[in-house]
Amino acid sequence: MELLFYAYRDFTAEPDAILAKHKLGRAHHRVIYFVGRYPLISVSELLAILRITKQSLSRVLGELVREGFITQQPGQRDRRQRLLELTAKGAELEHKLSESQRQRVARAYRAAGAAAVEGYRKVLSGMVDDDRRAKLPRNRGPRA
Amino acid sequence: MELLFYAYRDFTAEPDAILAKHKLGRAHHRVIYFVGRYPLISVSELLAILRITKQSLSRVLGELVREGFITQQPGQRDRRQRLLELTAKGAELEHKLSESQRQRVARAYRAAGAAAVEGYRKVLSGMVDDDRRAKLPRNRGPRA
DNA sequence: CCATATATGTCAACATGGCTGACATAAAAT
DNA sequence: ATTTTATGTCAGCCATGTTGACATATATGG
Repeated sequence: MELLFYAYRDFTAEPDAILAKHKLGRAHHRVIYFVGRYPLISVSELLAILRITKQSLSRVLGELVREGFITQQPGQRDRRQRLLELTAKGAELEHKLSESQRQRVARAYRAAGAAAVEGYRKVLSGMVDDDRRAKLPRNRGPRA
Repeated sequence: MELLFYAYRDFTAEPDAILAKHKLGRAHHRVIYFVGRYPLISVSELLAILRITKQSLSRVLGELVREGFITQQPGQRDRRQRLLELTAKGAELEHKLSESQRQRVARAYRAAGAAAVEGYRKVLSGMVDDDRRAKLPRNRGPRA
């Protein structure tokens, strides 16, 4: 439990510093991250992932759209949807933000070894609620 | 990264619900947790762990002291210090809060196996900043 | 002993990012 | 044609972070 707190705390610290330069917060990071991870994601799916209210999301998402980090487009099958995608500018920021985290993860992975990483993933998955765990993308192998 | 977000999100969800009944928030939980973990911890050490300002801590800590969850006592060697300890009431709340988390961790541990847990700890430790990692307590073995 | 540094507390103002509740619109589904 | 769904928006509230300034008691070093 303690470990998880420290890891999360330190994991978010560097991106927070970068975000501050753009006058953005951690909430923006989460949106940028998941839109980058799941291009053309719908607003409701994003809400389900973040587990916040649409009013909370709206503020943050609105800013990102206005500042040109994210674009919205109507869904093809369902035109009520406003599917979200990163712009080039958004992708660039996403990359910068992820960079420090990737390095941190990579360092931890190298120090711990492949077997440890396997276990790490297993345990973390086990802590996620069942409904979300079912939707987890399969491990795509070492990315560091 | 995604996994870590979900795990942390779901890890904090249940305690949050319990805390709400006591009109407390996640910030209170963190204080209660670390005071329980390190009895007679000093305010400055707690600040170093949480990485928040003393003004932020003061509000939360003050409430916990006023509500009788935590007591303060002057340090013996250094009487400027106000060493923190859980009261019986505080310990009881701490236990309740940790209960759901312990179960979640235990479930994940069982599902993943001992070897996976070992790896999990290794990787998480590797993500923690060096200065704090040096102070991590040694793994005390299965507690679930 | 005195000067300075440290541990802690406190007041005030402000920002971020959650929340609830109410209401609106367009498109899909029945 | 009606109802449901996906989304947006306004308004106000709360929790928890921030900075800056200042106060007090005790420890520490010349």
